[in-house]
Amino acid sequence: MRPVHVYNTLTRRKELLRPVNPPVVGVYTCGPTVYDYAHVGNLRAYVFADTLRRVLETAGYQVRHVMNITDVGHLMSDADEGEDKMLAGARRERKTPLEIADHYTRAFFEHAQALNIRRPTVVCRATEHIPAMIQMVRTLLERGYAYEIGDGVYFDVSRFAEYGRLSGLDLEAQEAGARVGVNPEKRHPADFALWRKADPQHLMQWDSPWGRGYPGWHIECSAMSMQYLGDRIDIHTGGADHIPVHHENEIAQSDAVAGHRVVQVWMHNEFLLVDGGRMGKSLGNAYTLDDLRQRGFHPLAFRYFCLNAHYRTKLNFTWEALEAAARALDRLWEAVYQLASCHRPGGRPPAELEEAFGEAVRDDLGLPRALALVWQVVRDEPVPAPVALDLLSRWDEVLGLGLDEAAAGRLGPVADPIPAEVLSMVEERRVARAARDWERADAIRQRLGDMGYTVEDGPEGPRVRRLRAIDAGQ
RNA sequence: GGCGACAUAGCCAAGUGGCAAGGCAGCGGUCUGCAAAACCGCUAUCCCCGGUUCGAAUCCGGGUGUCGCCUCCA
Repeated sequence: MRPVHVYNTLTRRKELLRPVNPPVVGVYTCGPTVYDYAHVGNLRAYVFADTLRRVLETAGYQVRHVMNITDVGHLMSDADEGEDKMLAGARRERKTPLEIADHYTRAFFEHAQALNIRRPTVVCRATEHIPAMIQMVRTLLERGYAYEIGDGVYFDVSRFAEYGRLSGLDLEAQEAGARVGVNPEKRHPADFALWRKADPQHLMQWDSPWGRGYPGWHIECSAMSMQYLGDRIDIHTGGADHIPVHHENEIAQSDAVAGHRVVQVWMHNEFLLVDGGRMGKSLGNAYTLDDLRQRGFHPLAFRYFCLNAHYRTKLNFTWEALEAAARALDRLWEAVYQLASCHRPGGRPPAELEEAFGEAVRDDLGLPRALALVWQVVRDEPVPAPVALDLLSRWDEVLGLGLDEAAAGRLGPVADPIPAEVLSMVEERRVARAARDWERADAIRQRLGDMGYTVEDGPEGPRVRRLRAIDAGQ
């Protein structure tokens, strides 16, 4: 196992990863709330978690990756207010919550797969772990960390001294400036729901010692992460927005039950901005993978786009930037394909190159630096083709950019089927060129260009290809 | 108002004390009927003002600007 350093939000420092049970590394990733399609901001978070897993695996670790599917309890506001998102989704589409959850869960994994995101070792649904959550709430009550009031059971943040450490919040200061809590029975505005009592019409409810109801959103992650990874978890990942509320609450619940720190390292990816500003469903710029596909982008172009920036910096999504990523990836695929068709004798890859790649990715996931090395191998470095191909193939275990597929001609410019109409135009143009009818040949090329295709006249005749990577599945 | 970030070329961005990665776009060249692709080459007073240092994009102070979270949302 090679040493891996990661940035820990809790200590605000880069740390050497020391798993509790090497070579196993337990990683818990906050998964989607399946009430709608994931947008590109969500997807960045999962690409990040996936690259973390891949880096750990190539470093020699055995990763036990657990991801939750939230299908109940996540209210419209993180402050325990509003409607349950699942119910809102169900009402919107006039379906049952279960149908909604199934549909969007399937869509989520389809999109994840298209992005070459490896499926977690364990995928767990909140609604299938209600008893574990109830047990946890019961323990918290028994130990005096929680109290019951009219509409549910709440965690008492005043009982947990470390509350606020992850986000650097000062509870006292918070209280002074806090807006008035909606629920006057709560002892402290930051107290959060562990269990909520439901009225009889509520669609999702379960029996509990506190009457019929449903779990608070945060408890599912504490219950499931500890069920599958034990009470000492190596890494927990999520988006930066979860630091102040969700993860703070998770720490409070889990640590209170375990009696010690449960999660060793907290890793958070920064937000994706759109056109330099916030992305939001209400702003109409919360694009989904299908939106990208409809604009002609291959899903892996988005993965490349994410890899090109460090996960802890804000990434500005613009169509122009995605276009740049798509072109770069397409050229990479083409270059790999060309390398694969060379049969010059090989050799050993320069050790420095290989070492540089490993060091980059094991240093808090330095994927942008790793990508720069990829281009060095492809372009500048005088590495023999078979060596370069071998190197890129192994590096792609981390990158996940489909380079083996590209080498085999199943991705990239050569892979996409060319419409018969286009092929016949190319043939028509070939004849025109043979007759030295340049005017006609150029006119045809112009029309092909308008259709999204380009023709290259090489020694072996014309070659036609589409202008950029598109999703062949569309 | 509270908290937290960031400011590097036209665009997306690496780089946390020692001559400024990479990609996209652009320009020049080789090649081409002309192109394209490919290859070669070119393109940055690192927001401003002070300070620390032999040396700062990198550290410290001040300023300006932008953004995020606190409400949808990873």
